[in-house]
Amino acid sequence: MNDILINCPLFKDIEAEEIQRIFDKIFYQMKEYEINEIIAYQDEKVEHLIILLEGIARGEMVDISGKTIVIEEIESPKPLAPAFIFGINNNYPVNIVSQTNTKILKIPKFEFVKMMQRSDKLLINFMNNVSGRAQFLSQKLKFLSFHSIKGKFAYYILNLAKNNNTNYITLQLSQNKLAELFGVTRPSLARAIRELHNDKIIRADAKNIQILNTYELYELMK
Amino acid sequence: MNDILINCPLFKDIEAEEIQRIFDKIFYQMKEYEINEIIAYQDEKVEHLIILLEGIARGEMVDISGKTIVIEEIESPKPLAPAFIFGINNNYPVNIVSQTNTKILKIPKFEFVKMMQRSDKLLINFMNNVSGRAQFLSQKLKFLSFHSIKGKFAYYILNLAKNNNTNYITLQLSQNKLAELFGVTRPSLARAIRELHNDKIIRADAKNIQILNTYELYELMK
DNA sequence: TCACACGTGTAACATATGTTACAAAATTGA
DNA sequence: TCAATTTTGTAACATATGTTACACGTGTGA
Repeated sequence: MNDILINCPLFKDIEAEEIQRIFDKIFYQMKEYEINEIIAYQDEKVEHLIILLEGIARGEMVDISGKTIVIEEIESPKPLAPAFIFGINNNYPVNIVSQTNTKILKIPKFEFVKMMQRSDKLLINFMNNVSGRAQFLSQKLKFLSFHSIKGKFAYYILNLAKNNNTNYITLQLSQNKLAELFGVTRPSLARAIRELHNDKIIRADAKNIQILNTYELYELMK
Repeated sequence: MNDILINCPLFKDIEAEEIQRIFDKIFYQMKEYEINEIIAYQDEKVEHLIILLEGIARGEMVDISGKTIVIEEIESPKPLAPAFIFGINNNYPVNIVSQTNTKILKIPKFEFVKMMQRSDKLLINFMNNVSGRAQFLSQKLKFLSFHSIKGKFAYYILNLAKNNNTNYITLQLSQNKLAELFGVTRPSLARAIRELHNDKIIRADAKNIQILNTYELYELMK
């Protein structure tokens, strides 16, 4: 088990013996699931930290008619819904279903608290995980609040320019990733960039962008 | 100071003597600010937990042109940007500026980790805070990320129906308010409702809505 | 070396939403 | 009760974005 946990983000930079110590006298369970079994139910209270040790699971929403919508895939080794263990509304946001044969580790919440108090690395790893999630969502929300693709792109490159203190930017993400971050399609993003280029607001050549008209970019963000 | 902290969400349900114990041999600073002083700088790395003890602060974004946009107000006693202490991108997301005379408590990150390891209540309170933030954002994002007006409206009335356990709903908000909530224009919302009515997915008469086809409403939410 | 995946550029067309405008119905206040 | 105001219904048109498809270059692994 420890060999697997070492690769889990919650136990990052924690050695095997240290993991051993953290788990000492902690009550936990191991469970195995066949394919397509439900590991956790949507809206059920989260009472445990569940770590997916082996296999792949998926989160899916269920509607009244019984139809399901797959939300995301979760690969091992990873904790399931870590941002929903604590907080006001600590219920599973989705059904979690095994997509292959899977093996999980189930630790009661209060035991997990104990574990975090034993290991500052575990504590910090968990914090990083949940905080990272909040930060990711926060950023994504900001992007969604700009109405137009050009507005989102303007915001994005203006931030890069500001951070690097230059008008010459090299995009680090692919158009695909960027489009995903913005919540738009890739061709639409490409078109927006092209139009900004044609309007001489930026000069765009593949991933290299030069900002020509900062004022117009700000206007687009409104 | 303890009298103030008792009302801070991070120290909820922790008694004064317990707070005393948690702070024992912890290094921290108190600082005071006049009105309109910057307490923390946007994009600066978060190295401390800062708790606003007295006064009111505001978060504001600054763009290159020097224009500022107020994002939120923060009242005492509350931690500043708790979701940005840990995580990948732990920089202040905004400038934090005193809006009145303020007094703050500044605890280095590593000391705060120590404190959480001393007190499971503090640990859980902090977790609840950050997780609650993630959950709130997640909820908000779900709402904003419905691509279509029909999707947002479907989500809205399905929630109402679920809460009241009926298929007959009376909208409490005017179309104007609702359109504003969705971030769309009023005629567009009216059109969406009309089309749902024409497609016999709902029966809409002014503010009175009857859900006819739950399945289709769920489809619209994709 | 070659097939293949991947990222990018672009085009034609479909669709959703915004914009503007006006009329009818409902509500409000005197 | 009646005028004024708000709310709702609707239409024509403009625009932004999505959808689908294909071409081109680049790197990569067999």
